[in-house]
Amino acid sequence: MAEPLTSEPRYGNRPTMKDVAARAGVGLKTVSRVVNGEPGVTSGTERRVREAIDALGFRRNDSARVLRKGRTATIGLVLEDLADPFYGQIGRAVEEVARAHGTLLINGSSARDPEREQELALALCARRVDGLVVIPAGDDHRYLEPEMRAGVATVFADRPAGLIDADTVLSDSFGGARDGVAHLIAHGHRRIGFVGDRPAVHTAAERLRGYRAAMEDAGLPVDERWVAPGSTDPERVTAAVTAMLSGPEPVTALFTGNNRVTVTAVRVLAARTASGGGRAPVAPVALVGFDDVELGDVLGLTVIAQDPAALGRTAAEHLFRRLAGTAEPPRHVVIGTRLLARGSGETPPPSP
Amino acid sequence: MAEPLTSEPRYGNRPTMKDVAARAGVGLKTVSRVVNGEPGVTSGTERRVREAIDALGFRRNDSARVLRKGRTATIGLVLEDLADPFYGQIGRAVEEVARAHGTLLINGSSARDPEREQELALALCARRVDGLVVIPAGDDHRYLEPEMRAGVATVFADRPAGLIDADTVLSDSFGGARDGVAHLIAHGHRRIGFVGDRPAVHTAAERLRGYRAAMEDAGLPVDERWVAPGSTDPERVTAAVTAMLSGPEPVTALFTGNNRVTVTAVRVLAARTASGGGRAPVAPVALVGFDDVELGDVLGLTVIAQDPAALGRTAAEHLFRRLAGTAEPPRHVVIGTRLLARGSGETPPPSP
DNA sequence: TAGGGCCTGGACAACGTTGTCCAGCCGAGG
DNA sequence: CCTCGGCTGGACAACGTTGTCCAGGCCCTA
Repeated sequence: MAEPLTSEPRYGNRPTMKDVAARAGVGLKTVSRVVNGEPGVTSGTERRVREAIDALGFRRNDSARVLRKGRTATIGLVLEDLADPFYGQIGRAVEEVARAHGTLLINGSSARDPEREQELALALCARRVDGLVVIPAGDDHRYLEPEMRAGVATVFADRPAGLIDADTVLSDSFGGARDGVAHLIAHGHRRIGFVGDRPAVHTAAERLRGYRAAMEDAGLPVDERWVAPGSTDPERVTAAVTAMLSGPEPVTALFTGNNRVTVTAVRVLAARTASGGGRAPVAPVALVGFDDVELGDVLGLTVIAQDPAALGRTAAEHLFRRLAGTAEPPRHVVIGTRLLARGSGETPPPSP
Repeated sequence: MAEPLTSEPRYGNRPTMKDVAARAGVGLKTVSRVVNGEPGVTSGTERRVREAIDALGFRRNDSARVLRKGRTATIGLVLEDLADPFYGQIGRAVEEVARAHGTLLINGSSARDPEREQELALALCARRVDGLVVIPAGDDHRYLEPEMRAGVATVFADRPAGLIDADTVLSDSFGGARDGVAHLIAHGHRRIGFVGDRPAVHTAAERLRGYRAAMEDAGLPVDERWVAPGSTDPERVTAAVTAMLSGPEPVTALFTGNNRVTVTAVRVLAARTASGGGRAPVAPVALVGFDDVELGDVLGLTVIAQDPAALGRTAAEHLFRRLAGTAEPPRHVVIGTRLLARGSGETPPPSP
């Protein structure tokens, strides 16, 4: 980050309590009393102070207040990408809880970059946020230990903290993925592909584990060509899906590991169906995706739906419990997922 | 908001520069020099200071720094709903620009409530944000005048400021809507319905105006039963769409005024097509929506796409230009829209 | 060796607010 | 009329940092 602070513009010379006091002809502390609604000011004096405030356009400087009081009434949220609806919903839920506690929210996107996550989290600590909700990008959060010891309440959401023991709120990635794949198996599929995020991402690894568990539970072998963890880059996903669908023994169903992968896979399948219209009809491929996506209902997309609002709300509520002074040991909450059967996951495999 | 600040926990007694100085056996200002990378400290002294910093887990208190420096290196963003992908994208774009300027972003959702917008914006001003990007919920922003005079740079995005003259960055709602409706007319439609947001919302009014302009340009009459501005509540939208599609002379095409209305309309049309399968086939209804939606390409949805990232980026860049001291009169930027023809808008009307 | 300049380090005030404490004033009771 | 108590208002320090200014020591040169 560039050096951001220059010392010149002094807030454009905003009036201070001292200015208000001078104009109203009272003492500094009297103005403070009026502004904060403290008792001990006669109504006449209060009126004069209020007039001076309005005349000068005074607004209390919360920075100074915070410095004096020791609490900022601000919490920080480090998420992955504000523009991703999934994280947007988490952010919104955190915000609502914060608002209910009279607290502001500073947030920033890590853009999946561990270094940027750290830079952001520490910048928030330097602002002395009272607490922090972190959606990890990296897998080593020891850098936060000094801050947490110093009193910054911290809750990790969506993914676990790395190398430290801390409060976490997660979705049931393993169970959700296992249920989704089992659903496909129940509808007759035996060759099922898995396209997911990088295995370094905890949730991605868990979902892959769920996939393998479901296959194993059903006694089905897993051909490693069916398993494609990697980036969520559309090109990578397109290539992976295309590869699985070609060859002598293509998969008959796909399980996609998160919303971005699902969106790309849907595009690939849609294009395939459309282009196949001219020649031999393409066998439809079943699809179950982790995460719901907008209009998934209209598209008939079967998904394992997380509850991002619950994720954010739970994390924030736990944060405020910590801020209120709870000293219980770190808590690990898991939020269940729901399978929404809407068509794409119930397509049977083509008869051989 | 509840009274948020209590004075007890004093940041959990974090070490200050004074503590570091004592431990390192140097003066306070020397620590400051090291922390800020200022010259004038021998390498030996610097090493001792750094050791003390690490040992104590010191982190500079930016609140105090800000108080001294007069600039917070923070900007505020008041938007409508963090969980709405459209605003999420704007937020993300603002964040990227802020980041490039070494600035943090505090944001909050107004939830379309003018009072909440004001409360939020003024809270941000009390935090002494250097600047403010506001996506208006209300239509009277005179409450911000004292703040702006006092030096808070302010840019309005997506909707214009109410009753004050200020920088704005808007999408071309009128032109976009006119183009969208003209597109439907060009494909043979004459009875076209408009379902939009409340007319008190500036963009909604503009889009309705665009609809009327396109109809008038084509010499087509507008039956007022085809025009349904109102809330974006799904039930309201469902009822409006259903009403337009029934009766002796139903509309053959729909223009929907924003992403939420579009999503609901798509659901209604999809349900209609599905249920009609058993009986007489339902005539397909053409649809053009304002705003793109995720997977709109797969659904074959013709839309007037805004560029939310450009909206946010432009607003933020202009904000930083103001912060750098530009004194030009308020600027009003309009960002163009693009018609994405993907199928739903090119369906011809049923032959009579 | 003496003088001058530079380099290093520290004392002090200030940013705008709030908490503590005390002074002055008023009315009531002796 | 005096005293005591309560109420109002203000002076002062402190929060943690940075900017200003100055003192002392060192090295270099004459």
